[in-house]
Amino acid sequence: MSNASSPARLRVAPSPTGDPHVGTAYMAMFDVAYARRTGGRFVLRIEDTDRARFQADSEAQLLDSLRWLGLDWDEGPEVGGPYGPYRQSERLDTYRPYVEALLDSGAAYRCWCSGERLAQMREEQQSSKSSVTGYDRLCLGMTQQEREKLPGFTPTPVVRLRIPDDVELGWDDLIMGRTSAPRPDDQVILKADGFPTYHLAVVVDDHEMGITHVVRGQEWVSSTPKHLLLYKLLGFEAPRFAHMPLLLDENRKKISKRKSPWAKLTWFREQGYLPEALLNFLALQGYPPIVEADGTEREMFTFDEFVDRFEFSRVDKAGSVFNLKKLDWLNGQYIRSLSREELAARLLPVLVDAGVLPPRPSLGELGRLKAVTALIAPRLVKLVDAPALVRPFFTPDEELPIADDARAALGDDAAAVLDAGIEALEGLPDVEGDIFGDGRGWTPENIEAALRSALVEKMGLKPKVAFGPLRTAVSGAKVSPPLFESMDILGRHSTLTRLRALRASL
RNA sequence: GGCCCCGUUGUGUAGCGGCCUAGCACGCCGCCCUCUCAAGGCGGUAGCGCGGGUUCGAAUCCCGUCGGGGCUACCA
Repeated sequence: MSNASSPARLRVAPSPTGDPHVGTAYMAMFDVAYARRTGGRFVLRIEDTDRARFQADSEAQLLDSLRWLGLDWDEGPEVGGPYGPYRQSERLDTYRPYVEALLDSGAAYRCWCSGERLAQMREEQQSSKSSVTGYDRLCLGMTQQEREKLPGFTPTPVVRLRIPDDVELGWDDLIMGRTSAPRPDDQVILKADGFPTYHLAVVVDDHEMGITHVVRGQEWVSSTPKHLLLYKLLGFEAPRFAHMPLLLDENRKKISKRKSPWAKLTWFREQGYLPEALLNFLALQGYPPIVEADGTEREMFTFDEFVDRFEFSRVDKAGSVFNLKKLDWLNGQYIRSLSREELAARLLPVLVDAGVLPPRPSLGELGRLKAVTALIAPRLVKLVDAPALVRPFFTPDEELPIADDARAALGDDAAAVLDAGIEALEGLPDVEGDIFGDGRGWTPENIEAALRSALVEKMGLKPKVAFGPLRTAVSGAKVSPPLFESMDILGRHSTLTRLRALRASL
């Protein structure tokens, strides 16, 4: 049991530069899993050192999304903790002494090269197919007076880390095993605006916050030697690293918010995916399903079950493509596993949003919603599928629109069918639930029996032909929840009114 | 270009030298059920990138090759 170690501290450290990324939730899941397995803590830290791309509402969206998923943090914004503040912009003073120390020891140096000069240098290195890339150390060992005589000078310097010749390039990764990365160039650690770069801030903060395990995407593999070097130079103990496989789009490229809508965490909620379905789906990316005692595999499981058997060593090193069809399937499974009441409760905000129900529905409306929910549950893939199916049940009879395609599909015998249907249903008393026990009340069974007798048996129609016009009259559409149950929910009066209305319009 | 990582059906995965005539799930196709659409049930389709080794025996180990990806910022 490699997991029976001391309490671990893990963090997820997103930057608030737009819509929260689904990868953040993916990382957070594994953070939480390991933290729980070891009885440790999960920390959320906001890495807002990039003031150029900073977006004010981004952080709120992120916090909201993580909470929606149930990935609550033990320490971080809004909840606090002993190592705060948890936003890097509020920790600027923390980094300065370390930069000074690095400068004093000669491990770092000031660089006055302008952005133009660096861009030009990069371009030349690239076009010449040179094997050497990165900063050319022009400023190394120079004073400002010496440097300003040379071209490409800017008066506001950055601080660069001097990479020693014997820099360590390898480490033992919890997921990738023994791994090595390219030799870094002299990385900027303090920007001209006084903000630290990610590389410096992440190392200082992870150390100060006591982070023991760093879980991040594989795109960070090549940066790891820089971080390892900083840990060494600063005299910190380095954490363990776990580089997660990348989430890929259909072209096998790292997903980007620009190209794939599902790269945005908020998209899933908007689309009507259940948080438990998303979590389950994400847990299947790069990670095997649960194996039962009898050896069969199970792909549906709770987050707790995921946590219970979690091990870094089982994470796949290869990136995985998003299979949205599978997410749809999972979502449907979760929707159907909910009780009628629970599903109705989840549907409510979506229906209010769509204008199907008022913000404060009456008891009667809620009762009807529960009844309708039972009918539509097997027909939902996502919560947003509900409004179209539910709307006819909350539309006044006289306002029910008949869809063009539904009207067009009515056959020549529609009038006769409707007449016979109306007559048959008029014979059923409006007795809820057959309370007199005479078997003739307004129940789905009795409605079906009456209709079948009149239309299928007496008129000799095929069921599909017989019930089509009635379905259109009642729902306004070609496709609807089961007809007899729908009529039952609508009630005798409403049903007959709708039947007569369509008949009259023919 | 350089460095690093990866490679089992369309997708997600199981498999750690014989139990593999490669399993499971989604998808897709067909059938059943059926008042429409779903849901559900049953069945089918499709894969170890390639080439060399090692071994009695390789999807599993080694080498090469090809293919894919990541990084190569005063972004994270």
